[in-house]
Amino acid sequence: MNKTTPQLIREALAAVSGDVSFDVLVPLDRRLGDYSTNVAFVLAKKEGQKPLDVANELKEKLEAGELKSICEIKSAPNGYLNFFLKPEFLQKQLVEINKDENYGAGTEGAGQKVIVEYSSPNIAKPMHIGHLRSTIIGDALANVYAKLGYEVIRWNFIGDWGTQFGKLISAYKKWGNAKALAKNPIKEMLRLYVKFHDELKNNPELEKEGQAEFKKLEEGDVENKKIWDSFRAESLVEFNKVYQELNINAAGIVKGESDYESRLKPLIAELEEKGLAKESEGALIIDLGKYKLPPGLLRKSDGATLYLTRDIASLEDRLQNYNPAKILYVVANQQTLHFEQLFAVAKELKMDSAELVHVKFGMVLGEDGKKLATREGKVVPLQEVIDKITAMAYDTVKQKNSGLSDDQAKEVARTVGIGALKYNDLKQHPYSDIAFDWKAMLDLSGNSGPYIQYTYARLANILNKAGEHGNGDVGLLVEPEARALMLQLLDFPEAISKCAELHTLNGLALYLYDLAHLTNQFYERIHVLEDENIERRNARLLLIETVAKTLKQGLGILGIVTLERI
RNA sequence: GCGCCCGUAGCUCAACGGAUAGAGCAGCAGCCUUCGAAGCUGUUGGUGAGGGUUCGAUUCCCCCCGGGCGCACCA
Repeated sequence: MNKTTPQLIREALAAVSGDVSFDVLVPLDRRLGDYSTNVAFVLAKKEGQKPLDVANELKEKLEAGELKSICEIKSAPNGYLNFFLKPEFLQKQLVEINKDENYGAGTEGAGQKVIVEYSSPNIAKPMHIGHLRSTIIGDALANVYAKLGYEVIRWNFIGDWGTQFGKLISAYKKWGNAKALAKNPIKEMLRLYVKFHDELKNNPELEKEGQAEFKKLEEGDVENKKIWDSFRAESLVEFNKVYQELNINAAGIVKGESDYESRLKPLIAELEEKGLAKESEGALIIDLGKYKLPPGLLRKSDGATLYLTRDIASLEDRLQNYNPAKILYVVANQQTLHFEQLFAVAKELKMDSAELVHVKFGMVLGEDGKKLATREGKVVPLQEVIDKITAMAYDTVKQKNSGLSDDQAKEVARTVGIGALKYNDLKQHPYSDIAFDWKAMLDLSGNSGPYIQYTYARLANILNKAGEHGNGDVGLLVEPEARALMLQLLDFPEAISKCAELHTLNGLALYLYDLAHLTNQFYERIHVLEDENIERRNARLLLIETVAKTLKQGLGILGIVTLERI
């Protein structure tokens, strides 16, 4: 597929309307036309003419061109131009789409690199629910960019450095148990983390001890380094387990903040030399007043470095060694200021070869609308979330589909549960906080991941029963339900590129839901297998096959797996 | 106090500055002798308040109210 249908229409419009610097071309409104535009209205206003006159004028010009063979054009009194695609065109497109094994792929990213930073867990604590959104959104976003032809570098920036590790080391020295650590590292680390914060309430001195231990670690203390090494190694093993369960693409660059440790001193020296960094209240800061931001902290008064410093070093590494056109930081809302500061510093340092974007998202809330993320002494480990959703899905699967063996049911439950979890997140606009409504997520009906997976399974079932089939006679695809499906298929590429443009996934999620819904409407009324007209039956199979492939592709981009039987 | 984000149906969420603000859930009323009822159909119901810009505002600007997050040694 070279050009999408909306593109064809846009270009034809641009050719006849002259100035199309306004971006009002071809919004969709299926109630009134397959595609429609208000270009005539805008032009009329500019030139002081009547919208309908301009619309008719445009219509005539368009009808002289190639668009005429694709669609009927109608003008509305208010100046809207509506386009109705011809059945033959839709049918031809269907055949094309079916042949295209990589339908929806774009070329806009060709030759460009993009770094997508996501997940970025912290080894001092188990991966918790707060990392879930970054992981899910980032993974899907990376998929989107890959689909558009970008060379995608997935970047997991492990939080493995900072005062908190001093605290953990301090806790380990006081209350640690080497055996427990060897046996269940995450559990032991969590115990120490919680214990430390409990004790901290009664003994504020611990704060300083933790800072001191980190300082020692930073200065290369052998014992501390050894403890830290084992914490880090064990954590990474655990993270990978979670990625595997969540079906997250974890291949890519895994670097910790600690990897930039050696770079920090020279970096700070350079900043001081350039006169950008200065002492203030014993700490080293960079003034960002001209960006209307509070100063960024580069070094604490005790000499230890900070997150911002390490992120600057990492940015430098990314720009110099990977040369990306774009870097996306998929990190929670709370860190907005941090990234504003980081991006400002990048400007100051002329580190501007890549477009830097903070892809932010809201918190995960519980059913009560309250924060569900890490709290003092109380964390919701991600593993617990996965286990719970999987268990719930298992009950449902057993109840809905008794034909599955226990092993099959477990596998289905895992796929459906994770799918529900991911879809629940991705269907929403990332900025808002999302509510973790367990029941709604697994209701398996309505706008949910399982709904789409179920739709796919239904189609797969038909296709499996039908076996081999040719294209049939696509001219026989004349029902409104078939037409609606063919039309929806045309919009898949745009749904994907929109995601990249906006750095959100909810558009694609909604697109897939719509496609699934249209599919179910088709399924409800048109019975494919029993059709005695073989040409028509085969054409319908072609349609179903194309829809199934598109559903699978789309869900795949969202990181959701499809199954032939669920 | 300052900065950023968010207020849309009973609930959870959509909506490039455009036509009659859309879905799902819940509620109500229907559809299984036909490819999987985890489905389909119908129905009730809404832009926090007030100004402004515009032919047109959920969207942009101002102000107020309500909620969240952040604001120097955490990440």
